[in-house]
Amino acid sequence: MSGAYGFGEIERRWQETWERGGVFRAANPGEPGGERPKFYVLDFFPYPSGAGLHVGHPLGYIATDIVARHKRMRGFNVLHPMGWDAFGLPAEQFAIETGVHPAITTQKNIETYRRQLKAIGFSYDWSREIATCDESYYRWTQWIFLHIYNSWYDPECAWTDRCGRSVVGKARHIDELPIPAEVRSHGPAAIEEYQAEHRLAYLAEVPVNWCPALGTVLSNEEVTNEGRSDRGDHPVYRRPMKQWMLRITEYADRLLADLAHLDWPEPIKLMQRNWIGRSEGAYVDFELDQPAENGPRDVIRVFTTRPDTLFGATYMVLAPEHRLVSIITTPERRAVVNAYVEQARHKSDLDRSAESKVKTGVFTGAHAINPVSRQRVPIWVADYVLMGYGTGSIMAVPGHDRRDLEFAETFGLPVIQVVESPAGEDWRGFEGDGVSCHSPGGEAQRFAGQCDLNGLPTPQAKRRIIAWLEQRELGEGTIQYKLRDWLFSRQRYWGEPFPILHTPDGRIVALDERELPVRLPPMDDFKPVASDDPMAEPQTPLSRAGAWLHVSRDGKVLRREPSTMPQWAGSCWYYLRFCDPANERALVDPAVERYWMAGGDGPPDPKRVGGIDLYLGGAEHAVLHLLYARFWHKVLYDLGFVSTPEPFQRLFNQGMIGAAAYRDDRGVYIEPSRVVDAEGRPAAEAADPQGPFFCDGRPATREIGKMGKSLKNVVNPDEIIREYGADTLRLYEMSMGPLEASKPWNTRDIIGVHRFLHRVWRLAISANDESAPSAWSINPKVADVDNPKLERPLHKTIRKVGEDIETFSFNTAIAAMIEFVNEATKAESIGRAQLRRFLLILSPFAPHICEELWQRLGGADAAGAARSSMAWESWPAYDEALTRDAEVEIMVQINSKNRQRIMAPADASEEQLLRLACEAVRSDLGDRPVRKSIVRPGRLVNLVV
RNA sequence: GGGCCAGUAGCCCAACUGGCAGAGGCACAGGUUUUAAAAACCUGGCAGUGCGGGUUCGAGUCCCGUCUGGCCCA
Repeated sequence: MSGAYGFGEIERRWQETWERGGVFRAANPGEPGGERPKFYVLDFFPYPSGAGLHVGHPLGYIATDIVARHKRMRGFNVLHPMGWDAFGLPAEQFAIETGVHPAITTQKNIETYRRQLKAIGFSYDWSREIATCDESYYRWTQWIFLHIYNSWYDPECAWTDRCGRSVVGKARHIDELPIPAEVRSHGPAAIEEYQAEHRLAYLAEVPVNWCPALGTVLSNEEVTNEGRSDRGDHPVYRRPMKQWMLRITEYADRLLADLAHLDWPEPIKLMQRNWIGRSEGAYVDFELDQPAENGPRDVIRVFTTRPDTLFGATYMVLAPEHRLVSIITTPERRAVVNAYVEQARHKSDLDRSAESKVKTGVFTGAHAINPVSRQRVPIWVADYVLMGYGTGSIMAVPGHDRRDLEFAETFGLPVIQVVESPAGEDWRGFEGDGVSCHSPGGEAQRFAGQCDLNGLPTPQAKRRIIAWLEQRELGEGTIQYKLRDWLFSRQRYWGEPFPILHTPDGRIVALDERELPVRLPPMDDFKPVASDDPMAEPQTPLSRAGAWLHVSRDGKVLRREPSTMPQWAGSCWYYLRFCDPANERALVDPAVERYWMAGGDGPPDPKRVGGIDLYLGGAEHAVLHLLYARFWHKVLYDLGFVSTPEPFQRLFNQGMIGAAAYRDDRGVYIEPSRVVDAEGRPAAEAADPQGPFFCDGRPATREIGKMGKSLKNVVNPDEIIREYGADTLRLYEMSMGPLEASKPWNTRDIIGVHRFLHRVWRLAISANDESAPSAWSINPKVADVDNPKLERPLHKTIRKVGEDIETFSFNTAIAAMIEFVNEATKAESIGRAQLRRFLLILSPFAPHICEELWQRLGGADAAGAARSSMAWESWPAYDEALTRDAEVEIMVQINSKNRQRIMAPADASEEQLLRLACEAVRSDLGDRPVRKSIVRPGRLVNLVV
């Protein structure tokens, strides 16, 4: 111990104390402390990359740590865990490039992350640490997959859930699937096939981005606009491949409906709604004009959200992958169509649907009949129609769809109006609701019994046409979702193996849960096999793990599923494992799950559907992770394994920390340390942030961007901690601005909060003799009796900080504490008890310095004694009366112009204030009569003359 | 192109249901201390809220338009 604020030594010592004493261990029900009300606060767990943490990563962790520490002091049993999203593509790519096994690099990266996080002083319960790549964890990921596989979705099942809500639709065990007699009569194989068609996990042929050179499928994000792989620039092909799929679409409606009950940022809810993309519309069948060659008369079924515009459908478009393309194309068009289809295969969905792109397409030579006008319409193939949405075919209404219009104009197809647009607006391309017209149009297209929409507003027109179509069996009303089933397999090594076996005759055998885990076999050669043949069957790394791959059972040799699960799998349920991380008998003990997620066995609160009280992370996972996790959670809920319908009650997105990045005159990013301003000062201290800047004498430009290797603008927290300490880092990140806002990192500004901590230190401690740094004493200003002058400011600060933590306004809480310390520094004395109360409210933000001063000022009050930490002390109370001043300043205005300030009692009545105000401005007022007066107690009096 | 969010001092940011534009920090200037510098401490100045309209006794805050930046969807 010394008299100076030696943050390095203090922080190390307290981090050891917390760890040794298990200070932040959360109590499960039945353990001491488990009788407290629970509070579950969770961070998006990180993917431990090789680069380590930069200062942008801990922003959210600092915020949740403040909330966790605050809630603990408010008497809650806080679950605040941390773990690692450790399976996944980057680790594997890195491993392939370096030749080091992903298990080793992942382990190393985790150690780096853990060390860096511990150095920031988070109050995580490290005894609950998990990594998704651990066998003891992924065993349960596989277990959940088995339960998904062994379930089907009963869309008609009506039931009352644990929140007392009526729900229609439920996942049920596959054994409860009713087998139609017709199927039963065909024997066990037919029954098995029927079940397979209903399982929530199933194998299906779907189009994927297949990169033969890399030997894997790629996600859309990994494919460039030119249709090549982001890594290596190899060609990528759209091809159908047999993949594991999860039937998330069955949950579309429930995933949509329950968003309403979640405390999430509206933009995130909106993004999920858009992703699910529910649209009401209709299927319409267009009959082919002439029978296809040696085939039956075929119909093309299209989906449309605007059946009311059916009369305006002047042509049809099939997606290039549509099965009818090869059947209906006339011989003379075949060569052109085949060439077009081949070319379209290389494009990504994103590329194909981009509106800015010039529309391309070819005529098939075939025609269909518009069912409502009986007009002959040409059938085209174009890649702006996607196979995965709707039916892969559309009726094109160029009059009222901009993309169709653009296409029609490019190829000279007819455009007719069937909806009246508002006055002054061009009807061509008008997509809004209006009134139907020309439906039907001229005499030539009229016939008996025809549907007439003319004069009907769009909603009614939709209803009438759907009824007409349904009556004649030409179509039906339907609800369509943009959401598609989840492609769940990857041709990769570093992921969870499936608990699935294949028999030689192509049957699927799921393992029994007692056979879990299916261990990922250690392999030296885990690279995907490169191939030049785009249509070659993929060779996944696991398909070469000979000893692992083949399993003998009942005298037969079965083959394990050779693909692995995607990275999302492990993160779909990790929050459940944190409740009970070491359980070997269940993924989570039911009583423990009920406590941490539902708050115990009491009556459910219908307003609360989610389990986790606060879930905090970046907005980049707004859709995928949060949607997948909600889906798994709902399956587990239906099957009775969890007790809340939703996993995350409150979600908060922290903003991004950017940093200045510099480019030289060639546009290449350069190290910020090499950049100087016009006067030769380092860029970080530049007088004018607009520049100009120079690097080695040549001009450089500055921009603010997301921290990362590519912009060369990474700031390492280790360096900040070494120079200023963890408490300063925490305080700086929280003082930068609102948590949800994006803001730039400015190392230069850190000194401000660092000085504040020095002032706090000196408020409590005096260094007696500079030559003997270990000699110290309590600052003589610290008195046994409270300073009455500081009492009001202190109560105000306690109130403000408590409220600001609740509303996540950490920046203003810190400003209030700085204000108090500045005032206390100027005061002639401060009571020891006052200082200790202040340390209590500062401690969630800057825990190390507070622990140290707390101890030097006398140590534990009560609860903290047992834990040898102030983290368990109670949050100080404030007196409402003391947070208000007895006298307030009132502004007196004449005609809304400031004239005079007066002091008035805080509880003065409007009449009193008016009288005081009139007296104060009598000379300004003269003899002008007051026409109107506005009195706002505590604020102002405005006299209108 | 559509949707959402944000523009306040040289910079990062405050401003409760409309009510004195300023809480806090950085930078800057002056001072104290110091052999000097730095650090520390004290004091201080600095904008009328991107732009144009409107509502109101009163607009940073509400409404309309517009510009710029960010995110999402196309």
